[in-house]
Order: sequence, then structure tokens, then C-alpha cells
Amino acid sequence: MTNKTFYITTPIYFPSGNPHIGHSYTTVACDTIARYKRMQGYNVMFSTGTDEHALKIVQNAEAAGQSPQQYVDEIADRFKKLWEYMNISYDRFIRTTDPEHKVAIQQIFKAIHDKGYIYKGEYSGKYCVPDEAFWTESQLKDGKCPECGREVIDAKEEAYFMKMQPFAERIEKLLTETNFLQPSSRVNEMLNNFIKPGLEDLCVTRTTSSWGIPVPFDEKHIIYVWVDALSNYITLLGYGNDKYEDMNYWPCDLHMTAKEIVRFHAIIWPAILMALDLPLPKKLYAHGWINFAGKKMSKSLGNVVDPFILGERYGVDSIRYQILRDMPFNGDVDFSNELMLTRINTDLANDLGNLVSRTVAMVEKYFDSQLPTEKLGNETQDSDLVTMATALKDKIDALIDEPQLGAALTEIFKVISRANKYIDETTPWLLAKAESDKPRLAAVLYNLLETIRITTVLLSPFMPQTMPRIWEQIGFTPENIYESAGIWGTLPQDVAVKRGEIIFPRFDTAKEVAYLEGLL
RNA sequence: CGCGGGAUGGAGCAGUCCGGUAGCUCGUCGGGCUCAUAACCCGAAGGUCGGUGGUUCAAAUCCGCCUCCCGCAACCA
Repeated sequence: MTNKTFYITTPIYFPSGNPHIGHSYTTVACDTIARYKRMQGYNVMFSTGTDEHALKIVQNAEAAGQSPQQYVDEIADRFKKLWEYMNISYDRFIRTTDPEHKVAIQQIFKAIHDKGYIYKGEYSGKYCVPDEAFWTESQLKDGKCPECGREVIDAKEEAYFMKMQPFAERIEKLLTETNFLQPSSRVNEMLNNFIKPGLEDLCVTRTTSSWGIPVPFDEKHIIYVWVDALSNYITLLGYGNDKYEDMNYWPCDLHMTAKEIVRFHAIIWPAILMALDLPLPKKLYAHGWINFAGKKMSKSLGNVVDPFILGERYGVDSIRYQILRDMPFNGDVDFSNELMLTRINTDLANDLGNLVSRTVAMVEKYFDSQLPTEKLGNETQDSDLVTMATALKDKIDALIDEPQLGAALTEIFKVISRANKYIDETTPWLLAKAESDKPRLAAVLYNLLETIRITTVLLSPFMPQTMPRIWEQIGFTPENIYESAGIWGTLPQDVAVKRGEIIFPRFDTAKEVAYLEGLL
């Protein structure tokens, strides 16, 4: 056990509606990494939460006939329920309406102001009077308010700005001279769009709504999302408040985000930290989106995927597996019901589930569920499988750190496939026919159990619920599982198996696709 | 020329940075096996790598131009 800390965050989600598969994507990825790091012995802090202050929230609440607080309470609750359902092992769930967060944000704002980085200025833009909202030129639809379609007027209001120039050079170096931002293709995007044109000062307050955290020394202004939301990553550790004292986790090891909020995390967040004289996070990873049949998921297209429904029908771990398996390091991933079901059937049911099933069945059938200690190895037949399985852990360690979770799963399943092939090469059903071949048969089955043990241990952060069910069947007592994943021969020589129910059932793809399409 | 990403056998992708017989998964067809969840294993067919011009002994890979798709452009992961 090490005292090394590992701090990983999801963004705090904007609760303007119910969580969907996209939220699950980010969160499951973080959960898997968090679980892997815990397995490695790290002292992990894994955080998620909700970003609850915005004019949009007020509007949605009104439309629902609720107060903003009622509204966000309800949705935050749904997020928590989903994470519980999906076995998300977060350590802390922060809401920007938490009292300690509010206190901390006011302190942070004041601190940056006192250092001279925040000044009072004037914000001008297009203003929609009935909606009380400012819009930029580019947001307008046909020159009118994008929300209500009515005329907008030029307007100005008093606002606070944060200077960006003092940090510009350090930010550019952070992006170009370090591996902070991953994948690196995002670096060019940031440079071309924001750094090269020159960083503009950032408007950090609003007066159009009272739903937010007031500027402590000028209460008619509320603190805008930048400082409010991004700072969650330190306020939840106790920065600026008395509730927690966990700044030892800072700097963060990995901020996981989706691509559309890269800019906030790659430019604005470092600027805030620099203003506070805090160290910068070590890595920022921006994954792509899950698209649905080539189109962006959106409520208006009616193609939002509900993770509750999928989990209910196909199993939470299967869903976790599927969304991470096809996760590319770069770019978006295309989701479809058919692809999902194919993945679950072929990888989980046919390859892994069936491997467990046939191996355990053979131990039961040929040895009455318990292997004899007498075994006979065969270098020619065994070495490839043994080598692959024992080398797997180091590969997965490296891929988790990238983080390339899809590639990690691919590697694990290569070994699982190799084990299925090994059965064909060794033909245990023939060995079972002669008493003199029993030691060889025992060795073959033991090798299969060992391969299952190693692969399922490495899979357990991805599928935390079902892997222990496999361990029960193969007679594996989970102790020091991480260390043993790199060592061949951990199972007792006379290991006893216990046949159980099918871990990953197959689904009728055509039938299921028809069912799911009927739901839309 | 606002910015970025993409276009590779029927489907989904890798390979492109550091040029040198085009690879993976699914599907299809044929075969094998029978321990297993009609699963597993082997083999085959199928691509002039969006178009075009250039550099080179050699280009999916480098350079120019063009077409199409997707996303972003102050709060949808």
C-alpha cells in the first residue's frame, strides 16, 4: 500500500435535463480509472457533481413550475441515482449550490480581485429585454434572440472582468511545451482559436440573474460560470472553506472532459489557478462525443439514449463495457443499438462468458469440480498463452495512464481469444478419454483458469459487478489481486470450481433492435 | 478563404507524425470440433485507402487544389 494520491475528476454536469449516455461515458471512464488506481494501491479522490447556477436553470425551473432550488435538487438527485445504479465509485459529489462551495467561491473571487487581476468594466452586447439575456453576435438567429425569436437591442452593463494577459505566455507554454492537454490535436485548436488571436479579458460576472453566488463586495453582481464551476475542483478539497482539508490531493492528476469544454479547462482554469498561485493540474484529457447513427445526440432529434433503460435490459456492466470498448483516443464514436448488441454478444457472451462456462464445465465434468495436483506441462503448447497472460498487466497499466481505455480492453480480449484457441489446440475432450492423459488435462484446465483469473482481475475496474461472480466460479479468492495479476500460478493447484449461472447471456440482436427502436 | 475533425473491402474502426507487400472487429461463404451460452477454432471471398495534380525508385502515408460529411464559434459529456 502506498500513500501516493491520485485525484481524478469528471466535469460537473449542467442539470438542465436528465442525464444521458454521454454523461455516463465520461463518468464510467473516470470510474474505471479510479477503480484501477485504487487497485494499484493509490489513495484516490474521485469527484463528480453538478453545475447548478445559470439563467437557463431559472427558466427551466419556471417552466416546470418550481423554484430553481427545487429544480436542481431533483435533477442532482437523478444524477446521483444514475451513478449509484451504474456503480460509480465517486468519493465526493459537489454541487455549486453547496454552502461551503459558495463561501469558497466568494473567497476565491475576492482573492483574485485583491491581487489586481479582476477589475470593473463594461459588458456590451445584444440584449433581449423580455428574456433579460445577453447574446453575442454569433449566437443570434437571423439577428434575433435565439431563445424567443424576438428583437434584440444593443445594451451595456457594468461587469467585472478578469485579466488574461498576465497568464497568456504561461498558458501557451503549458499547451505547447508539455503533455498537459490530450489528445494533442486539441492543442492546435486552442492555439489557433484563442491564443494566437490574443486572449481577451474574461467577463466573470453577470447581473441578469440573481441565481448564483454574489460578488462579496458588490452583491448585485453574481459570479459567472467560469470561476463558479471550474473552481469546484479545489473547493471540494476544502480550498477556501472549512468543511474539508484535502488539498494534499492537489494538483489534480487527471481532469476528464468532453471536447466542447476543452477551452474552459485548457485556458481559463489554468489562468484562475495561476491567479491563485496554485500548481496546475497534471493532465487534461478531452474525449469525443458519442454520436447516434452519425448524428449528434440531442433532445430535439429525439435520439437521446437513456442509460437506465439499457442497463436494466442488458446489464450495467455490459453497458459500461460497450461504451468504453469503442472509445477512441481521438474523435467521436458512433453509437447504435446494433453495434452495442453485437459488442455485448461477441465479446462478453461468446468470448469471455463462454470461455468461463466451458472451462468450469470441463473441470466439473472431468475432475468432479476439483483439479488434482498432479499436472503435466507442455512447453510448446502452453508457452504462448502463459507469456501473453503474464505480460498483460504491464500493458494495461500503461494504457490506463494514457488514458486509452478502449485499447486496454482490446488487449485484454486478445488474451481471452487466445485462451479459446488454446482449447482447440489442446483438445481437452480427447485428453479426458485416457486415464494416462489426466495430468496433462489438469494442466490445460489450470492454465485456462489462470488466464481467466488474470484477465478478469484486469477487467474488474471496467466491470466491477460481474467479475467477482466469475471469480466465485473459478474458485479465486480475491486477495492482493493487482499484484497477482502479473504472476502466473496464483490459484491453488487443487483449485475447486463452482459452476454458476451464465454470466453474460446472449441477446437476439434483431429482436432487441426492434424493441429499442419502438421506444423512440 | 472563421476554426477544427473526418472520408480506408457490406458495417464500425486502426494504420497517416518517422513514405516501402493494406490490418482489426462484425457480417458473408466454405471447412473443423463437440468441452461450451447454435458458442469455439481454421480458411476464403471482398478495398486501385473521397477526387485530382505533384514530389519520389516507391504514397493510404509528404505537398497543392477540389468534393462531400460532422462538430465548434461564452455554459448539451
